[in-house]
Amino acid sequence: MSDSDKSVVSRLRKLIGEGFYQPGERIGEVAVAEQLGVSRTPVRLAFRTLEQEGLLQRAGKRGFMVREFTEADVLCAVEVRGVLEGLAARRLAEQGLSPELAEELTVWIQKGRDLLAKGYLEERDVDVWSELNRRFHETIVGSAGSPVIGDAIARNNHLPFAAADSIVIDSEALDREYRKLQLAQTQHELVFQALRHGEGARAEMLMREHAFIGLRYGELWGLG
Amino acid sequence: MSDSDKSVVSRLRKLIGEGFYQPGERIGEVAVAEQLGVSRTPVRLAFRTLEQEGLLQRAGKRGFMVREFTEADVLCAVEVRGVLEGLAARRLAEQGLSPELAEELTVWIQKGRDLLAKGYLEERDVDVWSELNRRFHETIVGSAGSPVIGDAIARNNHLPFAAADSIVIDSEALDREYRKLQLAQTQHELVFQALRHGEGARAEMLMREHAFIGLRYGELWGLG
DNA sequence: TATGCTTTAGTTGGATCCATTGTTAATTTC
DNA sequence: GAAATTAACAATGGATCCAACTAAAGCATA
Repeated sequence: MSDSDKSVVSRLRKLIGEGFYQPGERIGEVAVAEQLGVSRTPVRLAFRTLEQEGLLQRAGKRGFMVREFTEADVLCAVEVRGVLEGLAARRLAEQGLSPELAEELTVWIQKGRDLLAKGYLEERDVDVWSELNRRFHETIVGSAGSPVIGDAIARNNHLPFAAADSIVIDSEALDREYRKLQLAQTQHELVFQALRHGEGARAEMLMREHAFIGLRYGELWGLG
Repeated sequence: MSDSDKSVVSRLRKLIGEGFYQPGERIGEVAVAEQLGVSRTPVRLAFRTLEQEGLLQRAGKRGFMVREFTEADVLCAVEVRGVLEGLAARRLAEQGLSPELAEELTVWIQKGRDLLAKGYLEERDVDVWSELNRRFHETIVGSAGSPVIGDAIARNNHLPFAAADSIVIDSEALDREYRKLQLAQTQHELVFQALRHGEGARAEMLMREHAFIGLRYGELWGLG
């Protein structure tokens, strides 16, 4: 994929995510091409990619429309990520954790501890958490014995709000977000514990529950 | 998607599935275009679709290669389908079966009973089973409250041997396949039972186990 | 003889052109 | 006045052209 090609896909993804093209709205090749300052060809290619990702939908016989997502869709996407990451965790527990992998996971666990040790959250901590969280999940999924699970998760993550690192949003209520991250950190540690002891079923269930953290946990502290 | 466009994607899918293009082999746009008798444009579009489906893979900086699947990949894809269909079944059990849906599922259950009632399997029965099996699974997945799960399954099914209806292959050992289908039918009935009684966890586990039927069950009767 | 540089050929990406199709609007007829 | 048919326009799909880049092959030099 050329830079430009990738750029068209990601720029279009961004525009759709930001609501520049309204859900349900018909999206034309020429309009997008002019908007992005390229010819129709890379846009046509990008449409096929975005269709497979689920962001675009065929509009009748001709052309595409922006797919609209209901609240149920978002919930479902989170659950899908949960069962898939749960599957990865169970497989990893069953096949046994190698010393190298345990070491790798320990790094991200420790980074989480360090981040939360000072007892509160700063603005710039958000990116640090996002990074270590992503690496923790990637490490587990990437070690499940086959790229198939990771691929399925990656495709699912293209749906808005489904990705694992879309946890922290409200940077104006950092004290509340701190409690959320504290819980996430605890869940990470519990998952790691289960993995080390080969407890497949427990690792799976913990991971599934962990997926919900960006969704309903706010209600616990009156954020919902 | 125009007829021709769809045709290029599916014809290419077929050629790859049949091994016309070897796994790991570099696949060129011009070669495919000449092979299929079209210009490069629809081929380029099809490559993007097939990349997202997981059948093609970027080959370094330039072009695509046919993705190769290990035995572990196939096993993993089956497990992925299992957890996703399990998720759909659990959600369906939790939200409760509507009378219409129960009626619909009963139809496919009954067709399965009828098919197996005579005690043996004929060549033409294979298609009948394939159809009713597909409809049974589609009905459950399609009623899970959001198309997201179905989409994830559909994408996963593009991987060879991962689809639910790739059960019956050996049409020369119909007596052995009969026992397999008998078990599949029993599993369908148990899933239906769990769904009717709102037993979410049971429905999920049964569905997950059911996914393995095309994979390891042959070993039970010395087919492995 | 091996390594590095240069040149050339082949392949991919982007833009444009043409044909086909779907949609919309206008005109005609009932 | 409304509905249907036709014509015109807009948008998509396919093909081709051109440019850029990668990779491979050949040649020269150390």
